[in-house]
Amino acid sequence: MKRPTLVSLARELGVSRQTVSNVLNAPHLVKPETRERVQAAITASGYRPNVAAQSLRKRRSMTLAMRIYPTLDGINGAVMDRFLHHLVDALRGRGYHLLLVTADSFDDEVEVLRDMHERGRIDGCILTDSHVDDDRPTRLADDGLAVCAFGRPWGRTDEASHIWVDVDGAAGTRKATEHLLRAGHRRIAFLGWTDSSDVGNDRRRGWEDGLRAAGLPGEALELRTESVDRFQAGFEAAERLLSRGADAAVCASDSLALGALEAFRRRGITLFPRAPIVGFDNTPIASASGLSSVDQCVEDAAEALTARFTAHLSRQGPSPTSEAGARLLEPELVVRELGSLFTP
Amino acid sequence: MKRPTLVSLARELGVSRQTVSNVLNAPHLVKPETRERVQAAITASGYRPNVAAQSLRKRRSMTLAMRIYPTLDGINGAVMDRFLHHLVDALRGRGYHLLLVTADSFDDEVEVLRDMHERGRIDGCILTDSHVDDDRPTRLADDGLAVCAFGRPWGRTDEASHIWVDVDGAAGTRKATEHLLRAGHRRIAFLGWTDSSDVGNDRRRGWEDGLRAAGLPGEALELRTESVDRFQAGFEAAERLLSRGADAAVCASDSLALGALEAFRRRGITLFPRAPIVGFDNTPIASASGLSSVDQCVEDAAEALTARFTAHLSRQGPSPTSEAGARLLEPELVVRELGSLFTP
DNA sequence: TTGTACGCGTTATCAA
DNA sequence: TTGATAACGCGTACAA
Repeated sequence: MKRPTLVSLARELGVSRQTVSNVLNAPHLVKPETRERVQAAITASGYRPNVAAQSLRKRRSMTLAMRIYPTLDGINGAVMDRFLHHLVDALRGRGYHLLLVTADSFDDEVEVLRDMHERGRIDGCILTDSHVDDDRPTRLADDGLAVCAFGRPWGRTDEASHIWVDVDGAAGTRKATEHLLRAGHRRIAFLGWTDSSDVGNDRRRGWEDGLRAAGLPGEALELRTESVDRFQAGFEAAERLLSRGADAAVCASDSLALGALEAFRRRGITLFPRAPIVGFDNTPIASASGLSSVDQCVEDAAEALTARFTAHLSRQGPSPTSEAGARLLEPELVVRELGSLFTP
Repeated sequence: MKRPTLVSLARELGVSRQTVSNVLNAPHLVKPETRERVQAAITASGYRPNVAAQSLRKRRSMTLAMRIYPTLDGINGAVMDRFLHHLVDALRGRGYHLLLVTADSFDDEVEVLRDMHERGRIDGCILTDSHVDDDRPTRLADDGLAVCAFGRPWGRTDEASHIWVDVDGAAGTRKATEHLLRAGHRRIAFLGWTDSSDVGNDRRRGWEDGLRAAGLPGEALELRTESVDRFQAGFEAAERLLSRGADAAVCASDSLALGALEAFRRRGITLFPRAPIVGFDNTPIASASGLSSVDQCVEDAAEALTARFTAHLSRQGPSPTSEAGARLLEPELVVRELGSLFTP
């Protein structure tokens, strides 16, 4: 019992292979009678079309590639993990598969993707880690590779040339700020990153907007720090802010937030039932600690990106960038109560 | 300037396409003179063989698949992240590619992998999360799919039918135990998991062996707890153990270890410069906190598994399981000093 | 509605 | 050493 092919099946059934092919790809062309007979034989034999042959003929591999980065801090890793999982899920539902790629620079990434594309192994790619003057999309598009990105094209005022989906970080920190304002806080600090990254600036802006909208004086915007993205740094930053009168904190990450939590606790500030601190990314560590955090809803992002990209891929030829429309997803604030470790 | 193919190149050069093919796949068959001429044209034109055509003809896709699990705790995720990255790296060096797959059960996983194999999309797969009575390897092998696993075949006394690589958890906890013994501790507790998993038992065994080898009385083996794998649980478990006289702890995970750290600190135990606590997996959180931990060396595991598996794949037909030999890698103990947060 | 014929790009087998 | 010929499995215009 070898695996059947289109021809072997057709032979056994006494029909042409074209008929079998039609039953699969254009059932309406086949007489119901023969169609059912062929269909039965197909399912009974467990026949599956060979993808290499399909790919060779249709000139598409139904495969996309995405680069994974070495886990630096374990935080970003957790978010990417979730994104990856749901991305693969969403793609599978539409007949696409995801190939993993590693690279040690953006140039290398372009090179690897281009190579795979020119060999016909992939139809498109998903970029992450968008940055100012990111030339990957144009370079790859020049090669004819379909491109999409998880992350907006920073620093571009014109409409982007590729499909992208991103999470509105500013909206997230603004929600966090408003949450703390509602809880009665007025001295809400912001713990940000040293490197003035676009993502970092975006998150800070949401905090600023929230304070301004609440009619707080301009000096409230001074209550902020910049540091590296580490627990220890968050602790130290929070100590400084506390001595400057802060009574709550919005943070650019969960690492910083956990450090701040420790500083608040040592200061003897009431943390029960809810700490006046909000993190970002809703890491497993946050949920384990009972820390409130902004959730990026990467599931929705993966789904949205997949929907747009596969739609674009299927109507291959014409209107390549017609619906290169963007989409900014609103993150959610997850409010938690601290575990018994922090009860007074 | 369209992308060249084997025929178009051959036409331009005035040779047969077979000659061009030979230059790439069997250079020794071609006269040096023509070989160089063809080679030059190949590189100049940027020609790349089409993988669909290659796959169709050679009946191999040079692609492997691996399932990713939804990140439950963020801990396991961090380890898998590292493994995945190095796996892709190692595979690429040998001409293989990795396809990602999701599934919601082991049966589903088998089904998905089988389907991709019968369509000719993959040549093999990498399994993780091995468990007792794991029938995935045999079921997949029955289908003709090449199988390897990161994780030993638990509960099988006979030689496994597939290639695998694993990390010797017991050796890791034993190293941790010996480290604490050298530091002068004699009441070394073990914080384990409730579910009597093979991995968990393995790690506990290393601690037991360490204590026995040190000649400690049998009652020393009583100083252990079982709980769920969470910070809070580790804290509570450690509190109980402390009241039973423990002065150090080996833990089955970093989550538990961090909880234990907090309990030790509240008890006023000296944690400077090094806490008498060792975690497992060497998570980013551990390195951020200055917690000593057992590192699984997943880089080595990925490399070793890839080496064995690709070797097996390349000599396809004969001796399918001839070198299904196993390999148990020894983890390393990473000793750290706590950050200034814990200085007295 | 069904069958015939060709092409997709490559590798393998021979014969020259 | 080289080149013609035949697969590999499938999709699709075209003819019947």
